[in-house]
Amino acid sequence: MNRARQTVTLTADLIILTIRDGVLSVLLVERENKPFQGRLALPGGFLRGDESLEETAARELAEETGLDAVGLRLRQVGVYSAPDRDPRRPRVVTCAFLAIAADLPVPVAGSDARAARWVPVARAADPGLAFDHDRILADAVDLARTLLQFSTIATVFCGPEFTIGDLREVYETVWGVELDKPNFHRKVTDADGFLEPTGDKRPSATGRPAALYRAGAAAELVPPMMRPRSGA
Amino acid sequence: MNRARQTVTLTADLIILTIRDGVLSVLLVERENKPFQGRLALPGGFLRGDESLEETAARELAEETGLDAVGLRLRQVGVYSAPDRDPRRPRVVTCAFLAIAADLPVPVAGSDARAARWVPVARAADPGLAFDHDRILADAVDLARTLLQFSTIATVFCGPEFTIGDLREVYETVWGVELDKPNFHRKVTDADGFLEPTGDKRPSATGRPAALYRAGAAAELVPPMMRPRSGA
DNA sequence: TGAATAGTGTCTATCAGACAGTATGTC
DNA sequence: GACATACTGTCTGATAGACACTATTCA
Repeated sequence: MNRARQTVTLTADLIILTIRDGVLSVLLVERENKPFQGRLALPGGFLRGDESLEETAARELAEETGLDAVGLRLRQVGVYSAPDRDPRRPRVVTCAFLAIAADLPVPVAGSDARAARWVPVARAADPGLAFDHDRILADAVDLARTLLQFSTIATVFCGPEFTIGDLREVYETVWGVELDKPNFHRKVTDADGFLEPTGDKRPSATGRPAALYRAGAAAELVPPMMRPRSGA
Repeated sequence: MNRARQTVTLTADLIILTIRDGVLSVLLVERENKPFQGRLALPGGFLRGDESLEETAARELAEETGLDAVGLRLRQVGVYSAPDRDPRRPRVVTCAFLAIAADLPVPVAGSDARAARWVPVARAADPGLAFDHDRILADAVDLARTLLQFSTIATVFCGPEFTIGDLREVYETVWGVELDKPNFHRKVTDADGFLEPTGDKRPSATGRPAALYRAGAAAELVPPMMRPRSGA
């Protein structure tokens, strides 16, 4: 009955974002099984008996990318529970988690042999993803954009060592704007605990070599990196 | 088996915040049934067959407070899925929703006859709430504090008409700080679409009468109302 | 009149953004 | 040297915060 309490199955879906060739990209898998067989979808998996959803997400992340989620920042995007979002019975409700990764060599063939690939976010909704994953992806990207403002998570897009130019490209790519180089430089070097100089430099093909940095200890970014107001 | 996919039951729990007598308070119910029988808990209920969790939350809100959730802003706080958070089987996973309300006459005896009451947030964790509701409440209050900065939701704590002093007290109460009256006044009257003057005034016992305002059309607060940085 | 609250004006430190100018590398 | 990129300095306009001051009511 509709008024009866319902049992459901739970999944954790992952939005794994990275920047490849200057383009914000998301890891998608091709579905092997019905429903939406053959369609692209966010990687994810079912909750197991002894897990929290966070643990499910971390396990899936490891399987898909080989990344250890320990120390990696997984964030809840939200729960998606519309009754018709998944045709299966019992109902499938999902909790979406955002993960941000440095450019990985290639989707690692995890224990799961599914065909995983990076797809530019701008093109992900083109034929349309399975289930309500278009909406979930959009929400996750929104969240990522907001996190760049108030947290130091942008460094995770970079490798262990990076230049301020690298970091600026992360902001420009995710936000889709151009930022003033000198002001950006001052802003991030002034922010407390954001960056830690390594002392080394990275030579560039042409021009002055850039100083290298590591991610600092701070998780919160104060003062925040203000995102240029689009529109009026 | 632990590795098997798990079916669970889902609940939507509500954190209904209001300000009563200048104190941030939350609506709690006394549990009638096991587990945690007799303990205070957040109101909530089970997902039904034809509902999304948002609809479950709206239904529970109406039952508990008589408030129509239409037009009221319900926001997901997060999902709580630790395997041991609820001793019942099948496992109970909950999604928490934040609701903000103007000072209500009294917990309305809804269709549900449970003993509901307002409890100051500062005292809610005193004997400790049922399940992991202490943690959920803390997360929800955090979210509310953040929302005050970037959204116009503070007006919802007030009635349909309010003075700028009323609004300032909302911020001071939720944030637990004192704000500069003249600066606050200028800030909120300058913000676009935050307040709409009614033209009326409310006489005060002593002193100049204050102009009355309605909530404006804007949902986002630009520029944001910066929260004074505590600590260094 | 004084007391109390509402609201305005003004000054200052800080910060974002624009952009000129300097430093350090390759060719 | 030219050129390209990294980085620094400086100015300007906007904003936050402090606080002096004016306005409007009641007793």
